[in-house]
Amino acid sequence: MKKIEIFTDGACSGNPGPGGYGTILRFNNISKELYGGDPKTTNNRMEMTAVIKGLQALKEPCEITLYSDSKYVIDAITKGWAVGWKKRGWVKADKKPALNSDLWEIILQLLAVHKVEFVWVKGHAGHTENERCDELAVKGSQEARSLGASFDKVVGE
Amino acid sequence: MKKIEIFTDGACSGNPGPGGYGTILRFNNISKELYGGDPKTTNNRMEMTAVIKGLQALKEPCEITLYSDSKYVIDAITKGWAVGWKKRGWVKADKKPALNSDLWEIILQLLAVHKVEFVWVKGHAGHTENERCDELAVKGSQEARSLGASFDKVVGE
RNA sequence: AGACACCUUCUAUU
DNA sequence: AATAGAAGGTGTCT
Repeated sequence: MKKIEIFTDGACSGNPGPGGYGTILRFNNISKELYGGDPKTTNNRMEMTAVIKGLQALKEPCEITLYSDSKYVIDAITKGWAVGWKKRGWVKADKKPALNSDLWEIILQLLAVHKVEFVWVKGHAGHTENERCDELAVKGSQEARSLGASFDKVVGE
Repeated sequence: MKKIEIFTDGACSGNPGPGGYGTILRFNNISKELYGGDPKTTNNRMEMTAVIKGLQALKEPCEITLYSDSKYVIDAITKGWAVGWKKRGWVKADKKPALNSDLWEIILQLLAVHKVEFVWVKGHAGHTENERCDELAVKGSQEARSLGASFDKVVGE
């Protein structure tokens, strides 16, 4: 399996409000940048979307190290929260609904095909790729606001 | 009888721990705000205290609509739990002791002089007065913690 | 088993 | 200052 690095970040002005995601894929020193946005979303949905878009960009099963600054995303996977929510019908331990189940379903499905190690990185702490993802996410959120519609883009090589 | 609206809320950091209550009385478009705290209490005792302080502020029998977000308080009155506990010597249906009987005694006594309709409001749902009461309760709990002693305050008009 | 409330911690987004 | 999300817990009752 090919070894890939994926870096992700989300942004959302207003929260809820117009939001964007930024994703960098790296394979053999070549990078591909993805970004996009949604005119009405939340910070956490954009963090999740950044992960989804990165994994969906792969055309075959890969071995991935994925970096995110979202404890929500990282803990939900590495601590087994998401699997537990799905098992219990998207209900949390306190019996209240676990949110964003639509996106978690997609992520869990993608994790069944790829081998992914999730790594948490502290936000705004000088991590080069995380800060580039943040720029992309902000750009996505700005375009979503001006467009008033969802969109996706690919840049770089 | 004068028609009064009373809004109440309680807070308690730690639970048990330092707690506060907040109460708003409204009569003819004039409002009075009460708050206070206790360095060692529970959330439910503060919810009850908010009710007691509001009713005790009245100098004559009134017709009151009282709003609380505590099902414990609302159900104990509207479903007759408190009357039942008192009748059975402060014993619950499961034979265990009913708690906070000291405060329930005071409330039942106040209900004998005033005509009160209890209304439950959902907490943290944009209810203006409930959120103001929450602010007052938090202030009371903070002052109780720093003072290390119980106190009561009256503000507004 | 259910309900409401009250918290403690954590991260991100503003 | 606030929102979006999660874990763990107590206070109380039916």
